[in-house]
Amino acid sequence: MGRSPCCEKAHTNKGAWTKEEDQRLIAHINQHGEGCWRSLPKAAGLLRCGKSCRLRWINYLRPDLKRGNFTDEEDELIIKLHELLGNKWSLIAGRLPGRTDNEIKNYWNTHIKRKLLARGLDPLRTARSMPPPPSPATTTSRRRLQLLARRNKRPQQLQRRRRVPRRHRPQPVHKPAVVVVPAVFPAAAAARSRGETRRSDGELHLPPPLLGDEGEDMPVLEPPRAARRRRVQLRRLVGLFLLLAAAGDGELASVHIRQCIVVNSVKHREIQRFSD
DNA sequence: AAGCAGGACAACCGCAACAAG
DNA sequence: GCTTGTTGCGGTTGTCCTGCT
Repeated sequence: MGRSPCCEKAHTNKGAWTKEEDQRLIAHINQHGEGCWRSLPKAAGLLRCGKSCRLRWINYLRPDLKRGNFTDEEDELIIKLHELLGNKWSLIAGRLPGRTDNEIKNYWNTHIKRKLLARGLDPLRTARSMPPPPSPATTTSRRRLQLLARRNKRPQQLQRRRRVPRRHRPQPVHKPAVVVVPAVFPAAAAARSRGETRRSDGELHLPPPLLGDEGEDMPVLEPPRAARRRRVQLRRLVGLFLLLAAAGDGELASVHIRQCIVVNSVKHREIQRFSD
């Protein structure tokens, strides 16, 4: 069995978001918190699919996003993490507060690749090898070839290629909407969902212990989805820590383990075991 | 000034992973 | 353990912008 389409494509807008759509999305999330993306467009009065809303929020509208150019430190960290993790953009983004995976991915493809090539490094393997610079014939990027090919096409062929869904399934039976506990401070909630908080002075603060797991104190009732996100986050954090540790990167691993531990203090023993 | 090439980045897509029932 | 719905990820594409000829 496959999955149902995420939205009724015939009744959804595509392309760039308008200011009004942004405002509607922001207002809705400020009021109801993140989550339940599938039902969000209808609830917020948006003619967008849930995925589109999620992407717009995560990559552009989230209040805690860091805007502006990447610093040299961020550059180096991205290169280092990419060497360890490959194209695991979400994991890399997890180490760069305020940056999104999409942003980092774009940045990698547009800036860092070139930077590494200029240094005589292979962007695919970063600093591990230094092959000779590519010949003029091979410097033509695939992207450039694509663009050239596209420019040779007729206008109607320039329309975005519609990928036909592999499976068509009947619409799912409507289920009652999941009750989402509104986030009182959406920005902080979003940051906490990624396991981090940030003070106005910009200093990164480690988040409170994971709520809702294994009998921890529960000052606030956490919605199931948030709890789930935290569990996913924890798995990723542990996974990244293991990679860093395996790569022998003590500095990054030590920073990382602190975050692992505070994201979910219950797992302290488990993580400690890895570090031993 | 006009047209073109390429850079930059927002947005889309399919799919895998995951959780809930 | 299986089915089904949701979420998030990574690759790809579209479009705007800028600089060059």
